[in-house]
Amino acid sequence: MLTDRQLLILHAIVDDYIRSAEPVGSRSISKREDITFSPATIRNDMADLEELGFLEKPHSSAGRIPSQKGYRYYVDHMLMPHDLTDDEQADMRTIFSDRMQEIEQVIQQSARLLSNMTSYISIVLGPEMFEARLRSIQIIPLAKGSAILILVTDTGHVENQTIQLPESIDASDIERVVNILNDRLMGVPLFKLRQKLNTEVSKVMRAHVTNYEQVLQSLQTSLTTERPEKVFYSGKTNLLSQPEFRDVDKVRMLLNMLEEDQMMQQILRAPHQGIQVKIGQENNLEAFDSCSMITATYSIGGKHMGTIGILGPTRMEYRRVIGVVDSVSKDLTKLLTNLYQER
Amino acid sequence: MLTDRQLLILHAIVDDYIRSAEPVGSRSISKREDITFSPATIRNDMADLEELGFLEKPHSSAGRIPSQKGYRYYVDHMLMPHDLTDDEQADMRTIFSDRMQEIEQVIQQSARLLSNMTSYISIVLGPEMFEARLRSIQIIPLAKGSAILILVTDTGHVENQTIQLPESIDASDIERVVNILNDRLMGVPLFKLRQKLNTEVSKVMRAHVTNYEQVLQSLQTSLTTERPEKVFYSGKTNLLSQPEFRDVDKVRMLLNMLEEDQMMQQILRAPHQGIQVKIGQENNLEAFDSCSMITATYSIGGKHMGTIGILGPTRMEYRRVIGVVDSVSKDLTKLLTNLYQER
DNA sequence: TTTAGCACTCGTTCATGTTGAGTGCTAACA
DNA sequence: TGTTAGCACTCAACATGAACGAGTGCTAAA
Repeated sequence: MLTDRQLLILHAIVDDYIRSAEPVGSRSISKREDITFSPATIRNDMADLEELGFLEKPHSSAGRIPSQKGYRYYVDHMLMPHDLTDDEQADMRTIFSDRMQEIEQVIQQSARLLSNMTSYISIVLGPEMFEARLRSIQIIPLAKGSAILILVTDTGHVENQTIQLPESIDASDIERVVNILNDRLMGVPLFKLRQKLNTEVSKVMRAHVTNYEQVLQSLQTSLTTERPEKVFYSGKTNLLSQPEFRDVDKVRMLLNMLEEDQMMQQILRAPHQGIQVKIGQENNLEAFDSCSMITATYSIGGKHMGTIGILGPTRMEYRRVIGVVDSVSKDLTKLLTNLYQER
Repeated sequence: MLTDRQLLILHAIVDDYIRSAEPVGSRSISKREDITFSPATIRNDMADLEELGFLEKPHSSAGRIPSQKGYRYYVDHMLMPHDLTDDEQADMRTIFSDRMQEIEQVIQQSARLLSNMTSYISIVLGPEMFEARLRSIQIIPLAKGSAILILVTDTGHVENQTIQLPESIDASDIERVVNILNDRLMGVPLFKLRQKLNTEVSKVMRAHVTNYEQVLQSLQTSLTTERPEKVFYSGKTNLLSQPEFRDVDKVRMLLNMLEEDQMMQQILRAPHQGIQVKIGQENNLEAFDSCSMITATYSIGGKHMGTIGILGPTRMEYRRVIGVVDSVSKDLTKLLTNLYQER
């Protein structure tokens, strides 16, 4: 196992490197207030730490930098996540107290808050729609032959799309359709909509609505189109301020990866309790090799909704970021639960 | 005025520079098939063109590059915008034929299409809500004390936000409120909603709804919150492939500017007919000094809706881009008119 | 009016030398 | 036996300067 001195040195190196982004030498460590050993002693321990895989050398005459394993150890065993400052808490309250918002806005605001507080990229995976239940369905005629279909879920999510209707249909027909749909589909999980439509609704419609086939057809296409969850980002430009991303090609690779919505969803979807920290290659994505991701989940009344987090360089201020992600996810959960949970 | 030969040379230089991003020398010009003069002759004309302000030299022993005035002349007098290839037209039809979409999706798709076709950044200013008229208003109760307010405009735009309601209110009250609102506010331009609410609606509500003050209050805050138009971008990462943006700081400055929504709206709002080309400093924005912007407007049934365009380096393929922006804006107008105009 | 010739300019590239931060090893010390 | 001082060695970063070559402007000839 590591000696106390080795721990102290490892801690110091990670801290210093996170601050400066420069390889850390034995001399500069020895000058720290909390270190009382000579550079030579430190060098010996550094050599040991390197052998154990906690440190690496960019080249033979440079200082050391933490390896992935080093960061991991730092995060798992040395980290005292630190609370938000008063200013930060005030910021957060301001944003979360402005209540009149679309749910998507709330989520985007949270993302913006995260990126502002951390100066890294924030990532938010939108609420999972899969299990959400239908709360209300509306059809608003627009032009002849077209209308807007609006779905509202019990989680407060509103979705709309234009649909085609037979030109012959009239207002009272539409009203009847809407009534039938609300009557039969209220409370049905979105993923079961299609099935219910075919079984229950279809029969009733035949009895009450002229031209019901075309309407049904339209509804079917609309209701079964995939509702991909969205991934929101904020602060992408923050990346450009990080010294490890002076290289335009690296930036491009990373930003391109972020635009692969499917890939990102897959990575983010994995639900987990509390704070998850993925360092470097733990993400299993070449483009993220020199990045870490810190995520938490948010929920409504205990029901898992989505993921919120930070993407930054592996050389990240874990201490602060973990605190921030934790607070924001908890506050977001509280806010959403307040707004949308049935009591 | 410019001689024919000078025109030819200017044209050749701009073309070459747009292709290569390298200063163009007299020798390489003389090798072109359409040029029959010797390098020396060309040098003389280049010197003249420089004196007249159409060209500039990065330094004394480099070739020439077009100045802003040079690009302007090129765009105004030498450009034959060119039609889309069959492939491009096919792409466009595919995207625009998929009809079941939210209006915002249509617009975002258009943006994506533009950036894909041009490899520059596309910019779309969302539909102007100011004059849109209310088509329908719905209130969907969610939890005790909160509900979702949904507005639909005649342009097919759907907006939703959560509102607070007095806990005592019941379903039939809400139904009455919704009926009153639809009855009195249908067809009212959004910017007049507040006023109408105070005059007409308030009286009627008093007569029919218990607790109407609180409801009215909630509606007022909701209906009068500003509805800022959104600016959509697509292809921001394309920027990073352009040689003039190898410099991370330049990229950062530009991307930061794009996030200034207000500023961008102001720039984009200015309505205009046909295609507008703004070159370099004509944008009056330092961050855009080395960029050009090509914009067109889109409309629904002749009613101005928003702006769509491309942002790229001044060294831009004007010929192609102008054609693309023109086609996309026209097709978008056609599609939206089809979907949303009352006939 | 056009072009060939030539001296000149200036950024780019490459080889070379210098500097200094940092290491590893050895030997002395507590 | 653990700690430290001393010293030779390594290597990226930086500076210097020579060679190169793309391109120019000017002059004089065609």
